[in-house]
Amino acid sequence: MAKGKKENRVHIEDVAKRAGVAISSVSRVLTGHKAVSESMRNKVEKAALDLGYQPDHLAQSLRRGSTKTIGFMIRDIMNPFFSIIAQSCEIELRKSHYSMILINSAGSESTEKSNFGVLKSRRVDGIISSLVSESSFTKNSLNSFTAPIVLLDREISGLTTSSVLCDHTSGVFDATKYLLSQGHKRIAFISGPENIYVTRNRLDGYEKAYESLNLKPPKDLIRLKDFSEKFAKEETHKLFKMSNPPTAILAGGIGSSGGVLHGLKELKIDLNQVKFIALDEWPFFDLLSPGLSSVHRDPETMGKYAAKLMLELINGGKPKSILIPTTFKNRDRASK
Amino acid sequence: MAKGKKENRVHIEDVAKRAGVAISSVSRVLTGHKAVSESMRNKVEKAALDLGYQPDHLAQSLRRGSTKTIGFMIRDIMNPFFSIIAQSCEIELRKSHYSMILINSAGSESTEKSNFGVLKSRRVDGIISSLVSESSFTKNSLNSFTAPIVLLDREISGLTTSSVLCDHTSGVFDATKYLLSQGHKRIAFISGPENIYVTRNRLDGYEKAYESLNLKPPKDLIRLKDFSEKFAKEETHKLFKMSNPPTAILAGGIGSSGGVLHGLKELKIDLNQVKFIALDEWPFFDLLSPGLSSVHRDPETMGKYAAKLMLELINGGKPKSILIPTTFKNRDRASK
DNA sequence: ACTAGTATTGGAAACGTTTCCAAGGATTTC
DNA sequence: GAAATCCTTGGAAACGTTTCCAATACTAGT
Repeated sequence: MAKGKKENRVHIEDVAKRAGVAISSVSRVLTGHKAVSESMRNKVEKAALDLGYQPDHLAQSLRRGSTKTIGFMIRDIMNPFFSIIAQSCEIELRKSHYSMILINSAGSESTEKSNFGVLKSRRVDGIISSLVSESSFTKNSLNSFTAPIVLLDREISGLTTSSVLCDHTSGVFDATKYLLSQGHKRIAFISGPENIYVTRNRLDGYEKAYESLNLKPPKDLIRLKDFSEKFAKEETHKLFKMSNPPTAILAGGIGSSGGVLHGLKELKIDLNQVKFIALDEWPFFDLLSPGLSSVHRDPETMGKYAAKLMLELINGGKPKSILIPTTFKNRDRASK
Repeated sequence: MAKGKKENRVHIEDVAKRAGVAISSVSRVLTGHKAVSESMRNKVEKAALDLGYQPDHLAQSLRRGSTKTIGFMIRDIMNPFFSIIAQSCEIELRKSHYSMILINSAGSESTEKSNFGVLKSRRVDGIISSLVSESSFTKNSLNSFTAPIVLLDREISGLTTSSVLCDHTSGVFDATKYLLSQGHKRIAFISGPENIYVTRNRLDGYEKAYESLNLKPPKDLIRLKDFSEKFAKEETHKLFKMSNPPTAILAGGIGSSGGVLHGLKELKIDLNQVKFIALDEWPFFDLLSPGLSSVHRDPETMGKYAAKLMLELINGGKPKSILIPTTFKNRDRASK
């Protein structure tokens, strides 16, 4: 109507008429119902093909009670970590004829809550989300939701959802241990909020590495708040105003890493002077000089598994968590 | 059912019963129909609030013939250029209560075509897309589509869609001119397929810069095929096998830029020896040394406008194109 | 006070499918 | 050869809304 084109949608009734059969028979053929004769199948399939019939997904959803749609709610799709997950997840879901509604929570718990409302009203068959927090507020939003939920690097106690978790501990442990072996004792640790799985898990690796050498982790160098570049940059500045500044830094997330790198640049501190290891991989890290080491979690695999866990839940499977390894990519030696 | 939770969806009928009125009256109140009395409005609103009623979007869509959903189809959401567009677009659309279905075309025309089918069957109210190509094949897919379409940096002749276009010409012109002014004559140009607006438009700026100085652009240094990192890397290798290799390179798109940078690294060519300017901005370009200059197009603004153009079309507006400026970010001097 | 007109309301059709149910025809079994 | 069974088919209800239409209640005009 807005456009001049004529609305030439073909309905199941048109197919039925052309094939000279009842509507219900067309539906049976097209949905692959068993009880249809060969001749009926042929007639209907031909008619449907001739007319280029495509069932109306809306009506199907309403009738079937399933939309074949998954809500994908994350903090920030601009973050390549999330966009890679989104991509592989979408590809995997599409194989099973599911579509994905993308919705940003922008790191706000209230936006997240209202998004839950939107997705509920749209009757998505499930939600895949990296929640803003694991607070009770969020827990309530989740509880009011009847469809299955798969969490990305989050874990809500007392709630039976599936989760795709990364084994940050081992990767961060290796990275920290490496730094300690290089003689660094004062290693700063900058990451997001303490009340989410990913941060706790990373911190765990960091502390365990110290403890494995009977050392105490330097509490004054641990800075946890959010994943913003701003926070990480400010903390970097603060760290180097200390009388006893760090000689190495670990920072989690792309935002944090950027903050540290920009902070160091502003302070005119070279990456040869202060050792920096990012707790997430970024496509061009290898191009920096010296090449940046990082702890790599595998977002592509995460997305794929998120989709798989979701489909399992939808098909009546039990919630479960899977753990994906992280690897410490040491680019010190790789500089051949 | 899969989950133990009871399905406690509240329907319009429940609200009607609680308020002691007819279903149609509830609907009128909730959709803001004018012909309702004050007392009716109060009764219904109270009942709806008490029960926490949220209309079923599916049934609404079916009846209204509008899903309030926009299909967002792009080649590669992992590309930050697209993910930034997606983000700002989604935020803008949500303000008007539209949701966005994300769907990857993976740079394949046939996938794109099948995606059109998916979106059509899902009855999206419109599609925002950066098409794989502007070929007649694609044109046919588009023509079979009745809902409005907004193109991102694409322009299909003879088809009246809205477009958000970037003025690459001026940015690339400035960049090329700058290189020429620095004494570079042999400037290579690597970009995606020739049959899309963005490439033609960039090439235009490149050639115009040469011509403005009465020089002929070096045709042997122009390499157009796709935006993959692979292609750009291979071409970089080939370029430096030439007897008369380039002294500077322009490459369009994130993939291409990565390909060139990695290619140069493999060739052990320093960014001080060969001048490289990227035709897209990437978050950490400023951290490389020397800092990378780039032509910046503004994806955030693009996404916002894409959403606006879409809403205009949906509301019966005429298709139109808007042109967004690009800027040459020279990081040579900025290295204070 | 009676009629014409208007504001408000309830009932039912419609959106486009799937699926239940019953009926009819074909096949089998005794 | 008739009864019982199975397979196939068509008709209609259902999914949860919006909106058309007709009916009622109310207002105002003479």
